[in-house]
Amino acid sequence: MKSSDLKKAGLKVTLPRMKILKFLEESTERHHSAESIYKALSNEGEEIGLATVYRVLTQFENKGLVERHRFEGDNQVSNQSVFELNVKGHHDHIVCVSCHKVEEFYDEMIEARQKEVAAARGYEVTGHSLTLYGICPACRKKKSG
Amino acid sequence: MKSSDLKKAGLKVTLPRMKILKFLEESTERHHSAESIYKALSNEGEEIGLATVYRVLTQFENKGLVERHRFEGDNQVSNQSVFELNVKGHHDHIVCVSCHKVEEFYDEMIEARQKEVAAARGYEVTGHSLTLYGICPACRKKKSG
DNA sequence: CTAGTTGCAAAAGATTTGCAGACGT
DNA sequence: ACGTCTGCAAATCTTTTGCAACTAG
Repeated sequence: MKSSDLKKAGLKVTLPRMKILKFLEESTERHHSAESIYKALSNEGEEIGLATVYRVLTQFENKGLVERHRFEGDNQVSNQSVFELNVKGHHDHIVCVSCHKVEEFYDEMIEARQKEVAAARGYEVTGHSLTLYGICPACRKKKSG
Repeated sequence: MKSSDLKKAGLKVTLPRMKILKFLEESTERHHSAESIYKALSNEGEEIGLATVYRVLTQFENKGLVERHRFEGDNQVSNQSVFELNVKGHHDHIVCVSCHKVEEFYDEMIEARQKEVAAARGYEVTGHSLTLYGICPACRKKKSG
């Protein structure tokens, strides 16, 4: 992602915005809460306020640069939103309820079927969110082992 | 729903719990926020605190009597959880981004495909949440009319 | 220059919790 | 009577906002 992307989105190219974008791109994890981004940047010595992180992420979301998700825990609701860079096309998520790892997937059949379901009820679809919750292979091994 | 259901769930049959259950059953709308339940009961002259409504709903959720959902608005995240009585079997939701009406649906093909997707990645599924967002027939008419 | 941005602190909104009194069994 | 539950107020957590200072173009 380059500074031109920010300009294109109608946002000034500022240090905090660049740092946040850079972090989202270079992190191995694709999903981060505002707070985890804030802390990570703080640890790198960046002086970026938490409020700015929220503001920037919200702006990015509105410009379509990032997506916001509200995942749930096992039965417990996690209160923090998580954000991911919107580089790939649309996809859904599988969240491990044990280690909270997030995987992505895309399934043409499910996508198509969703459209049919909505159309059958006369809805004009604007979006959808599908999240599977389960125990990932690694955690299953841990439990049984 | 009868008081025996509360007992069965290991909860004392108290006035607030009964009132809240009764409200959820008798309302034409199936989805309510804690606050809307609180206000509705207040209007009926019930002296039930908001904290109690939250506590009771959380207990009900843990006992499987109700389900909690976190829907999003158009692009905006709605901060309030909504609760619904868990009488029917599993189902997913279509939310109108314009009038916020909630419809339910169940699609065997989507359900099956989700299991396959998870299985293919070695996950043991514990749950899932699928919500479609769109504009309902009534709102579409309003816009075009 | 000047409109858009930032940091801080304070505010706001949703939900939870401590505690003393009230209630169900 | 006893343990559970409730109401209130205060606390907590996440996110937003006001405002004065700063900065990119």
